[in-house]
Amino acid sequence: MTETAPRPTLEAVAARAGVSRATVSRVVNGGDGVREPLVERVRRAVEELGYVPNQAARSLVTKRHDAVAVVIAEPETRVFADPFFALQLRGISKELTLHDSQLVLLLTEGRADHARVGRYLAGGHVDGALVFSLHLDDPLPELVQRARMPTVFGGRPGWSDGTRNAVYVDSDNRGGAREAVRHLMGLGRRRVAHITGPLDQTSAVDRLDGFRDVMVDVDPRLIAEGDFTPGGGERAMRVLLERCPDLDAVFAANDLTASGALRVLRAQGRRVPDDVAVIGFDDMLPVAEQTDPSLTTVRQDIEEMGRLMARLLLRAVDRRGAGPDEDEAPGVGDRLSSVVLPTTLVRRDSA
Amino acid sequence: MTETAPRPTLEAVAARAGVSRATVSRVVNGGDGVREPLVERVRRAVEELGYVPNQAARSLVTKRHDAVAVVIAEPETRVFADPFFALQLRGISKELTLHDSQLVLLLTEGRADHARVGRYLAGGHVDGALVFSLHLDDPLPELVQRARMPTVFGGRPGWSDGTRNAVYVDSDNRGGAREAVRHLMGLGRRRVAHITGPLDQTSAVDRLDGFRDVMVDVDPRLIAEGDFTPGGGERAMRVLLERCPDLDAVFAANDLTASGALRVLRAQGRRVPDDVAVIGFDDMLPVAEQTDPSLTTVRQDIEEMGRLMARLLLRAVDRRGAGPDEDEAPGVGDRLSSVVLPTTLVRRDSA
DNA sequence: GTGAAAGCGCTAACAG
DNA sequence: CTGTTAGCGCTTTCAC
Repeated sequence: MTETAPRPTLEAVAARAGVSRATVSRVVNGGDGVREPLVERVRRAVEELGYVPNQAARSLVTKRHDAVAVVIAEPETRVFADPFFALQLRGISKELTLHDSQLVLLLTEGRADHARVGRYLAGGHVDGALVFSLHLDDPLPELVQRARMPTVFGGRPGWSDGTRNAVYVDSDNRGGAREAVRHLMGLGRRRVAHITGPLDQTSAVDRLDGFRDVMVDVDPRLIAEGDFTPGGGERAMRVLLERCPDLDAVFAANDLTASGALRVLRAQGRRVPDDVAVIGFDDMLPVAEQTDPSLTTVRQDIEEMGRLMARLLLRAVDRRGAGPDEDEAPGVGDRLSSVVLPTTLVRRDSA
Repeated sequence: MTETAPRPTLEAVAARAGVSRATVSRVVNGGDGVREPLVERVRRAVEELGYVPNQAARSLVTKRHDAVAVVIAEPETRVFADPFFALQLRGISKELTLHDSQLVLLLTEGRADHARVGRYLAGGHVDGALVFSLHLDDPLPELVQRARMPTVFGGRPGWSDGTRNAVYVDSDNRGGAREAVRHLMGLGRRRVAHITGPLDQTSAVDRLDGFRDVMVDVDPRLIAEGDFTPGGGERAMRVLLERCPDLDAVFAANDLTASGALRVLRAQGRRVPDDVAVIGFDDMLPVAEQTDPSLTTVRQDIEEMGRLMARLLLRAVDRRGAGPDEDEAPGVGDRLSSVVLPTTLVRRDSA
């Protein structure tokens, strides 16, 4: 704990260096167009006084904040402990750091917080927002859009209306799911079950769709709803085993779910992969590598998703600042639209 | 992605409502001392224009930001994925929300980021800082203190000098460790081993000290260094088993470490708790309850730690604003000093 | 090149 | 009660 102290202002530095505020400002912001000796004097004064620009004052005139908000809707309370977010945040954080932008984390625990978040975004603290809206009926996307600032979503948002042309970064959930199921088919499995994620999330729906793409006219009893947690995976696995004792493969909507399923399979004496092959989704190392047997899974580069989100957002922010400047070389990846990253199948022992 | 738009200002609202800016300001900030009909008019104008106060402008004059920074030193790259932080952050977030304060997360990946963080803190974006400084030689604490703002540390900081009278919130690591080891002794175990955490972190050192408090003159071969990860736990367990095949209990510095140790014990055919009793630290539910056998552990209320940190910080911030006001009832817990939370032993099956 | 001056949008005395 | 008036600390024309 340290006591407060009046910070030196531009004015003070100017006085000390014997120049005008304008000159100090120039030096502080790069120092072009100021003669060397003066630059030197100012630099020294800044140093001696320990001057640091007041960002509030600066933002007031520049309208830039060099900060972006990351909004995470967390009605389920478990979101934060999820390594998935941790990884995305790492990616985001790295990219923002690269561009000298700050990450402001906005956690919303429910409706009550929405107002606060709305106020914050509208309050002009940040240049843009990265939004993770998990649930189909989440009011957050609309809210953010109303704040009228550059926004990029993490994962395809549930089209709640105003977000139709939202920019988002997502994995190819559907394609990845297809690949997983095809792999199981290639192993000769025919009774392939699927434990879904919570079906109010697009990622879960997309994976289910991918499963169905391959398993046309699948026996509906081979599909059980999970919730992306190990516990949910256990429950669903028990249900499936009950309903379809003859199943010979399981595609779990994520690795956590798969780990739960594995536990139940083992407990019930089914050998994996001999009796039942299992595939997960995510390739969350601490999970996928530690299961017994190790988990074959669909890998998505989560950290890269985060990085990409940040990159897209910053581009949008810059563009906005620059106005409709058309002299940027329209190279590959220069268009500002959603990105869907490919997935890859990682073979380990479970399938 | 949404286009930018010029936000309405106080001025605009005032014009529309036919009052002065001051009146609008009053209404927006609570509306005391403004007659009802005017309040109504202003409210309507605010509504119609979708006015939201510009925080930069506000902060410029009030010197308040209603935001606090959470600084996490992350040289180890794994920190964020650690549920420990997730939980603390949840606690912090909840408490801040309660006080309408924003959480600004500052992740530092290494020296390179320190400058940026320093600038940010000094830049006057936030009212105070919550700092997690894990390593003994971390320059972060000093840096933050130099920013001269109210600060509360998460965990006892490694006394790097300027932080001697830092305010921090910590668990009673040493006491908890003592209780764990005493419990093992009570079970009749005499060859109790300890897998430490990384010894450049105070929490790890404190737990080791607690272990030593009880195991006076312990055989040094019964102590192996881990790193708070399952992998580290495995490695250390193998070493211990090699060095002291006769050990009959293990106190692991945290649950993750314990889970690794359990795996090795099982793999080497030792029954837990019959042959070797195991105790962890943290009581991280997803870990402690899922191990086989379930883990006896020292529980610390991590989320509460977070909440407490936030509460202490906000109190300091208010105090600063209020100046040395001495009319607050000096009730219990009103003093602004460090807090060490008690731990409790949670008995499950492993010891 | 450098300085003077005019705000950015808001709050906080101070009058009335 | 309400309006007027100063700034908060900084950037940015615009002259010199």
